[in-house]
Amino acid sequence: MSRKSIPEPDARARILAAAAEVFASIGFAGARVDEIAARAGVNKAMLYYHVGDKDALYAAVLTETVDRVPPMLRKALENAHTPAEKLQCVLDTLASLPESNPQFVPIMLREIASGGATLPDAMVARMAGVFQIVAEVLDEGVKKKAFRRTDPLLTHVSLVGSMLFLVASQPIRARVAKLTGVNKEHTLKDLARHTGNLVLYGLEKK
Amino acid sequence: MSRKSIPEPDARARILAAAAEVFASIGFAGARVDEIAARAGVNKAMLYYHVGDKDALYAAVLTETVDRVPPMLRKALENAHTPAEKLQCVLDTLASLPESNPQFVPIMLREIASGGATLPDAMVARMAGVFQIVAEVLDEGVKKKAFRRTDPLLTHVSLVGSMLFLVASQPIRARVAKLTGVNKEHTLKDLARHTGNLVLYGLEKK
DNA sequence: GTCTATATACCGATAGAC
DNA sequence: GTCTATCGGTATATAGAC
Repeated sequence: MSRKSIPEPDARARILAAAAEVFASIGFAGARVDEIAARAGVNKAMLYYHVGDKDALYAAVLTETVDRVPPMLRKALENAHTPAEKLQCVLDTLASLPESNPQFVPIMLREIASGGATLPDAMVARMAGVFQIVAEVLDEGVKKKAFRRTDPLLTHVSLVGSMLFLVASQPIRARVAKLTGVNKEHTLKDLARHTGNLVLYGLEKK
Repeated sequence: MSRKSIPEPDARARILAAAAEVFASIGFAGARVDEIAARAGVNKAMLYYHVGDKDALYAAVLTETVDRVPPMLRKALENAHTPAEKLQCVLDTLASLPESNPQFVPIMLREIASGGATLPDAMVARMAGVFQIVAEVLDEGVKKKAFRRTDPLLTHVSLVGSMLFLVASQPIRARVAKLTGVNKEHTLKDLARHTGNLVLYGLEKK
């Protein structure tokens, strides 16, 4: 009951998808509206007609990108039971983001890099929603005496930062590995498992 | 014996400093050469005369930024002895970067976000230099039976990613904290100590 | 709803006088 | 070495025909 006629596999959705790609690969300032329209297969004027100006376009992409995460986390956590499993589950879900939502990682990294200077409060609240889920996992672990008590916000940022960095650094890591001779391939699951082992058990040898 | 006359507290240095600021705050694409020149207090034409075009300017900033890190790490590590101390020392040094080199963190985050697409091999080699130092610390820890053996490159990226994320997310973290009621201030040292505890001893309660 | 054509502004880079 | 003036290209955004 929304769009009256004209099938068109939703022009707006195609525009947002194309915009996410371009914003992810070159950032807001570098993105050109012309290219986004071209990639979406729509006329530039139609882009402005459907979504609005470049700022509105970016805001829409950001909202859609962030909002997709909490449901994924909730869904994945249904199948995890012990605190350690739940923690690993959070990491696995973060590691899987590039598959379902390839733009999430670069967009978030850039947003963090800019200190969220242009981030409206509503968007910060959406990010806080992700934190709440992780905080619940950590808190439950502490209550069940499985985890030490740590600052939940700092630990959350450590986990997310570690995962996003591992995922995004893949191309550079491959080049560093080639230079230092220590070449090794890693799947996204490997990255999540590495982080899980590191953060759960620590480097210290017992 | 380089510049013959004209005192000028080195125009080139002032230009690079201003460029680092601007690139850090809005990224390469968003940076305007006019603003960099204005901030450096030099005429735009002089900027081109001294440094070259925008690409050369960015390359110079990147080189200077990355090259400053390994000597800092080496120097700091002189006063650390046990593997655990050395690890903490690396984290403390990373955490101190915003004080000595405020542009390092945002510039690196943006570079990682773009997958180092435009990064020349020489720059990747410089980054690998930082990795080498951390790898030595980890390897020595394993040899002295203080650390478990982990993939050194992944662990290095986890450490750096965690620290850079914690540092860069400070403004957003403050807003999230305000929203969720759990407000707490953290110094840069706190962030390094948090990461050290997390990565050395793990979340698991013993 | 769709598209062409264009207004308007900005930005990187240089020519050329001093 | 320094600065003004400006060129040429490109970007966002919209007007207006269909």
